Amino acid sequence: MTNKEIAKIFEELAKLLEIKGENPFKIRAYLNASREINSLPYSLESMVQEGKDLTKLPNIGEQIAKKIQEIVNTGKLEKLEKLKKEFPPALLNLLAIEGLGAKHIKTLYENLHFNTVEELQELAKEHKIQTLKGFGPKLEEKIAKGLKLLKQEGIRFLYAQAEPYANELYKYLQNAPTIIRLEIAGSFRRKKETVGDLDIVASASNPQKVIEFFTKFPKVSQIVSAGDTRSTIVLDNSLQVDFRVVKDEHFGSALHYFTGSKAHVLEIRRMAQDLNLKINEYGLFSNDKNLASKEEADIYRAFGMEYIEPELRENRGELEVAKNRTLPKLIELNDIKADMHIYSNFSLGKNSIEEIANYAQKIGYRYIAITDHFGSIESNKIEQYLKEIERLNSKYKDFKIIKGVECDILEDGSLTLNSDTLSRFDIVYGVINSNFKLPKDIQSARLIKAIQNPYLSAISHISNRVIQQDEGIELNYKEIFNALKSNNKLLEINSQPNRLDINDILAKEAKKYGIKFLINSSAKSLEELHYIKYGVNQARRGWLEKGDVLNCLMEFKQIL
DNA sequence: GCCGTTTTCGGCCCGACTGTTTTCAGTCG
Repeated sequence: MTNKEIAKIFEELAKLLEIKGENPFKIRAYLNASREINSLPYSLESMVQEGKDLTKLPNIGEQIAKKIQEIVNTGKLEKLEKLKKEFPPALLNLLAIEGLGAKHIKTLYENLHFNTVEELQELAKEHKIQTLKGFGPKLEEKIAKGLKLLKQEGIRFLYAQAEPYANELYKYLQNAPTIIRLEIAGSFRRKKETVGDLDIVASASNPQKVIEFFTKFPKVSQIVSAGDTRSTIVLDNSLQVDFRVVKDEHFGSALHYFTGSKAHVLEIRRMAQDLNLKINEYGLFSNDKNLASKEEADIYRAFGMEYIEPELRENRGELEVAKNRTLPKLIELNDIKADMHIYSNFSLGKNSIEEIANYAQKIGYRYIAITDHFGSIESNKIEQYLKEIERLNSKYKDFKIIKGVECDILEDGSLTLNSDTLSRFDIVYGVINSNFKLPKDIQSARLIKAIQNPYLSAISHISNRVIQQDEGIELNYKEIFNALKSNNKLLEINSQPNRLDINDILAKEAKKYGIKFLINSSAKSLEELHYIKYGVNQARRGWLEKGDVLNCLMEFKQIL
C-alpha cells in the first residue's frame, strides 16, 4: 500500500462526504491529511509496521491515524466502503466537471435518481435538469458538455509541455494595452514537475482592456469566464489558464497569492491571524491599513522572514526556516559546469562523441562525461569508445571528456560489467532496467548491494518512475540513503522532463544524510543537453545548494 | 476531524465570477 493510494482513499472519502453534505470542516481535515500523506518522504506502511506514532505528523490526529492503520492492515477503509454503497460510482466522476460541485450533484441525484453518466447525459438531452430548483439552461448545457469531456479528467501537463505555451502567452500579454507588470504564477512558477493549469498575474491601469486582450489570444479554444479583473480560458491543447489583473500597488500581494502553494498561502494566513492581521490578494492589513502589497518580498519582510523562493513554497518547513533566516541559497542553472550523463551514438544517443564535446564547449561546459550504456559482450566496442575519448582529450586544451559508462544492476545486485572493465572508467552509473516488481525489501537490498560495489559511482534515476505513467520501483529510502552516505556514492537527479528522478521531496531528505548529487541530462541528442534546466528546477524544489551538487565544481572531481 | 505558550471547546481563508435569482448560493482558486 503506497502513500499515494492511502492519500487517494482520504480524497475519495472527502468527496463522497461532500456530496452527502457532511460538515465541511471535517471534509477539509480529510483533504489536509490526504495532502500531507502525499508529501511524506517515507512510506506510511513502514511507519505503521514500525509502530510509529502517526499523530506526530501535521494534520493527522487520533481518528485519521486509526484509519491509516486500518487501511495498511486490511487494504481498505470500512467507512469509505460503506459510503460507496450509498452512492453510484458515477457521482465521484461528476466532481471533475468544471463548474459542478457537490451541492449541485446532491440535488441532481436526489431529484433525478440516475445511476450512470450515460443516464445523466440522457436527462440533460431531455432538458430535465433545467427544471430543478437552482438549475437553469446554462448550467444544463455546462453539465452536458462536461459529461462529454469526462475522460480527460485529472490530466496534468509536464512542466516542459506547458513551458512553450506559457512562454508564448507571456510574450503575447506583454503587448496588452496599459499593462505594467506581468508574471506567470502558480505551480509553473514554483517549477513543479507537472502543472494542472497556468496562473498568470498582471498589473495594469485599465484591467478590463487587458482581460479583453487576454481572451483574444489566438490559441484560445474556450472562454470559461471573463470579468472585470479575472478571466479563465482553455487553450487549444486543453491547458486551462487563469488570469488575474490588479492595480500595480497590489501586484506583489496578488503574485504571492496566486503563486501558492495553497498550503503555503494558508499557513501565512494563519500566521497573519495570530498577529491580528488579515492577508488577501490586495495586501497584508492591520485593520484598514495596508502594510505590504507592492512587492512580494514586502510580505515576507512584514513577518520578519527572509524572502522565500517560489520553489520552496510548499509548507514543508520553509516558513519556519525563513523566520530563522537560514534558508538555503538555491542552486541556479549557471552553477552547473558540466553534464555528467550523456549518451553518444556508441549506444543510445544520436550524436558522435566529438559533436557532443564541441556543442558542450559552445554552451559553456568545462567538462562532460560520456556515459554510454554497454552490456557484458561489447568489449570491442568499449575499446573503440575509450580510444575515441582519449583521441579527443588530446585535442582539447581547456575541456575534458570523462570516461563514463552506464550499466544494469542485475537482480542479485551485481553489475553487468566485470571489475576489470569497470576499472577503466572514471564514472560508473548503475540503473535498474529489469525486475521492477520485486518486493520492497528485496529491491532495496539489490540496490544497496550495487551501491557497495567499489566501482559504482552513482545511481541514476533511482526510482525508475515515468511521471504520470509508471510509479517506478518501491524502495526503502532510509536504508538506501544510509548506504549511499556510508559508501560515499552519488545520487543523480535525472533531468529528462518525464523522469525528474530522484524527486524533490526525496532529494531534500537525502540532503539531510549529507549525500552529494549530480544533476544530469542523460541526453540522447544535442537538444536534450538543455534538459538540465529541468533537473535544476527539481533540485531547487529539493532545497539543494550549489555545494550539494558535484557537477557545479569547476574541475572534475574523482569520485572514488 | 484537527488544533492549541491566551483555548481541550470552538474555531476552522477569503474574494471573484456565474447563473440563478431579485439578493444570493454555488463554485473555484
